[in-house]
Amino acid sequence: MSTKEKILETALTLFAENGYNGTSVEQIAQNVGIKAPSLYKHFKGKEDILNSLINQAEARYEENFGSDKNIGKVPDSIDEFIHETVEKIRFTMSDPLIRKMRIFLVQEQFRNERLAEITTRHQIDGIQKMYQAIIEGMMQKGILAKGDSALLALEITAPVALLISKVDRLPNSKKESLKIIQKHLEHFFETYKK
Amino acid sequence: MSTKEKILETALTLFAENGYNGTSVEQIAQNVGIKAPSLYKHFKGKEDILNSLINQAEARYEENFGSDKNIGKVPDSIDEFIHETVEKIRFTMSDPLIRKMRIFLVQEQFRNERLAEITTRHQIDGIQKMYQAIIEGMMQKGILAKGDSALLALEITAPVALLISKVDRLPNSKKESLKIIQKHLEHFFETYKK
DNA sequence: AAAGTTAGCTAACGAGTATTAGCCTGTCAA
DNA sequence: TTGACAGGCTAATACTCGTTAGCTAACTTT
Repeated sequence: MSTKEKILETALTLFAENGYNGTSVEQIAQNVGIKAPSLYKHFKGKEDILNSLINQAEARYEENFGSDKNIGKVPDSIDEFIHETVEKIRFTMSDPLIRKMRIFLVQEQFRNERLAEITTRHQIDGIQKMYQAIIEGMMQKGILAKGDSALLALEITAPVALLISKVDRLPNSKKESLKIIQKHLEHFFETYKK
Repeated sequence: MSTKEKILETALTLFAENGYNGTSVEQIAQNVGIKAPSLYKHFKGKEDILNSLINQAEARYEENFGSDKNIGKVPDSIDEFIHETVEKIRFTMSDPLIRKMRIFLVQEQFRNERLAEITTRHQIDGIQKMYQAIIEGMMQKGILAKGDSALLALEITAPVALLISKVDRLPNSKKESLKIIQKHLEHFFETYKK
């Protein structure tokens, strides 16, 4: 890993732990294993690091939700869909990089317009619209009863979002939260399946 | 309003806007209309202000959810319950003090154990258990079909929490979000009523 | 009236901040 | 071999931060 990448990774870790304003350039440098002034060979300054991190977040968002790449994959079996979804959530909860990025976003969203916009776009336009499309697909296939797909997308995703943020705060609750998510998904499809 | 109260209110406003580490003692003093050193006649230091604010948050939590004071009030009419709930949420969204407290909490929850604990206790043990009790009461009264009340409480509260946090980020979306919440509640009771 | 307390002020300090200037060394292309 | 450059370093700067000391004026208590 290059020094530049190491700086970004270290900065993300520290920003997630102590916030942007709670992290000093010296702290980042120390954790990377260089002196603070050396950092300026790779970035213009502290804010430049922040912006690079935001660009990363944006790129990751684009990667996951850009060009509707997840739309169109309508599952055939409900059980399989639940299983796959729980596994995706487990990964999202556990992956340290994704977790740090999430915590970083939650903290800085009110002080940075771009981050506020990314957060909303990710949650609303990204995840929710994705599930809405899947639900619509399942309705057309006759797996789910017809209904307000946008509302159903909100109702299926919101409890998951709430529990993920709980696990971010209390990592111990991961196992229990995943069980609840599984139950929630089963209950959702039990209620609305045709 | 006493200077001490004015300091706390100003500090909350600034902490919500710029975070604890992004707010200077001088900034607080300036907004109160005094010089920074005068602030030390009312508080031991910056951290003391933070702790007073946390105590306030805790007291407010206790006020709302302590001693199960909301438990036991089981509504008779679903329509009335929905209407009252939407009004409560509208108030929660709009009240500037509550809003600031919420934003402050969201930002600092990862850097302060007490705040992490308050956040979890408020969301899970407070709001969710409260709705769980109401749902159980409605089940016993025969208004709602029997079911997993904890799961239903999660499913009724999570979309509301998601939309409140969206409105905190984008105040313009308040009206639309309240409409969605109304629809969500109606849909919920339509689905589970006996 | 005298004494004490409260709550403001100015001046100042020491620590920590982001950043810059300038030097040195190893790598690689010309 | 030479020269450019990348990427580390030390030293230093200018600034902001939280906090303390000590003065003063206005109430409050005795």
